[in-house]
Amino acid sequence: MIIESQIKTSVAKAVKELYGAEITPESVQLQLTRKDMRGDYTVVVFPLLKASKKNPVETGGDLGSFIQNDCSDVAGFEVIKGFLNLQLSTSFWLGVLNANAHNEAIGIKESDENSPLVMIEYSSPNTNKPLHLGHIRNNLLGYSLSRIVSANGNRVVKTNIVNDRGIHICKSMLAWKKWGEGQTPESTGLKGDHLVGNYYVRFDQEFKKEQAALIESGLSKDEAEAKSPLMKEAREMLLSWEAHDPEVYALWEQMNKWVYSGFDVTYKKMGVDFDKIYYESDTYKVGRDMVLEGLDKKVFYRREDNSVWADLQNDGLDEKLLLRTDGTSVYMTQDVGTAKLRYDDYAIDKMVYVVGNEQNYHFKVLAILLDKLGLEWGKDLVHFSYGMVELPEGKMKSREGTVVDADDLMVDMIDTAREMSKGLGKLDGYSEEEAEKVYETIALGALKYFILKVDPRKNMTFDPKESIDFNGNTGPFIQYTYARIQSIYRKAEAKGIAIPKAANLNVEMSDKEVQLMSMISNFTAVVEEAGKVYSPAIIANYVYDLAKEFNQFYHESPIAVEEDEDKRAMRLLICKAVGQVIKNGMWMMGVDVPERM
RNA sequence: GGUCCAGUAGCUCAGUUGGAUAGAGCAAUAGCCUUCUAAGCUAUGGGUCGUGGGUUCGAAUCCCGCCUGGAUCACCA
Repeated sequence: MIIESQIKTSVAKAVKELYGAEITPESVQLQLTRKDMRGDYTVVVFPLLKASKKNPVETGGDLGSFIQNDCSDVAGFEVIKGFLNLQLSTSFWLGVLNANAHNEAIGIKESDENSPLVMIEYSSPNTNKPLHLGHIRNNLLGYSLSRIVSANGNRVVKTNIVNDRGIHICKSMLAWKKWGEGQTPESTGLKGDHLVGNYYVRFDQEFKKEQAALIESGLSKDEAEAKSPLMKEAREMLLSWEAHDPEVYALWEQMNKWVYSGFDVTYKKMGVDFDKIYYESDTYKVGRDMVLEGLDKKVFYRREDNSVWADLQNDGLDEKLLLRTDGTSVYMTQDVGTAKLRYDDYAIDKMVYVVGNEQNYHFKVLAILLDKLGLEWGKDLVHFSYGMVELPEGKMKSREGTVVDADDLMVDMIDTAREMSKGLGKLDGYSEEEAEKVYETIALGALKYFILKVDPRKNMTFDPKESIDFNGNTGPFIQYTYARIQSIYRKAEAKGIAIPKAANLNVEMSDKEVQLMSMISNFTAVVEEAGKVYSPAIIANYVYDLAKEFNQFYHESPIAVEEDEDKRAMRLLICKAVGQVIKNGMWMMGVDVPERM
């Protein structure tokens, strides 16, 4: 904001002229004035007392008078304790209003071919089971981040690494082969990912039975696991897969295909997408080659048993296995390979991994490995580490059936939205299809906002027994505010009133109106902050505050029905600006806004 | 045990680089629809900011100790 640097400069000038001390404008502590106080900007005077050698109130008074003379936009001031509250002139705020009201791209910076390229990896599912609430948080965060990063003027590539190979998928395959009786999504009517997930659960059940029997016969738990015929069969299947056994490979392709068609439906419903998808089955061998190359370059070393390791003790970490004794890849190997492919495919300036905080150590190691292997952005990779979603009873466990399924949850939300909406009866006149679209918008708005408003780094709890709210600090509240604004336009239009180009600079503004403009003018800074610290929650909380503020304004002021033409014009423009900021802010969370609800 | 993260109202969460009387929502209670959408607005109650020190004009925020919870340290992914 230009006005902020003007004030800071003016403060520095005042300190010099009044007290003869040198301070830099950047060191001036300037903040938005608290809502319950009069004023728009606040200068904290405590740090300036050393220069003034006066008490806080006197110093504030000196500075206030000086700034009021020095800055034409400052219309008045008030000193309370050690705080100098400056009031800007109404015409200043009206200028801000006129400059922003018709800006549809408010808060969004365009990118061009020279803008930094940021690649964002998110979702990254395993192909042995359907998506659950934990994945929802990942997907929503990843998608929202991509929008926020792009709104900050970067080029963005959304990417997904699908973990489509490994022992987990072999378990599902084996169980299907043994007990599936040829079931398909078509024959059962199940979504493919759910069908495959059922066999993953089935495997675990059978395995547990087997284990229990072995323990009964006197083996320890570890021995039982090692001796388990089922587990052995699964491991053999993995080896067959790596050897490209045609039968195993065909089954693998078949089951993955089912899973992908299931995922596609879930992703679509969730409203997320990708620009480039990588598959672990393509990348793990590249990773192996990279490691062997690193071995040649003495970056890594081989042990007597033939396994390959990285020694990271000089980096304050441990030694890390990269290739097993039998030469096969581990998880880390695969990530190195994926990074290499991405590096070849794109001129990446920054790589962001949206992955849960349980993998903090993994990414610390990955950054060092990539750096050692010479990938430029390696050591600067960003692990966007988010917290777990927990149930009131604790962690979700796929195999124990305590997960909240993504598809089920979205269906439940839509049902609730439909029920509530019908009860309120506000969509009369909409076709069945139009109304259904609104229910979905609201339901997903509720879900997405619920997830995104929480600081991503923190764990969050979700109680499936208590459905997600539609009142208060929620997505629908914000959507409702937007719909309300659209309704005002309809009302105005019906009265033959158009939204004006600009407001008259002489019109008076209420405190609430000024407050709204202050918030609007702060939007860009909020987007920048959210981009800097990678936090959709900052956008969410801001948009909520704005919507709340708007609703108060709405209640105390007539808008389309205001008689005074100048006031009406000014208020309609405020609506315009607020509506646009809500829309753009929600866009950054991947949330749509309805025209009516 | 080492490393990392978290602890704010009954519950779910905010709280900018240290700033004013720590804020919302939910839940509870009492009001507001002949006026632009009541998914809204207003009011009331609710706090030892885990705890003990320290730094200073000033600490929920920074530093140290402790308590509690979680994650991680695999030839799992």
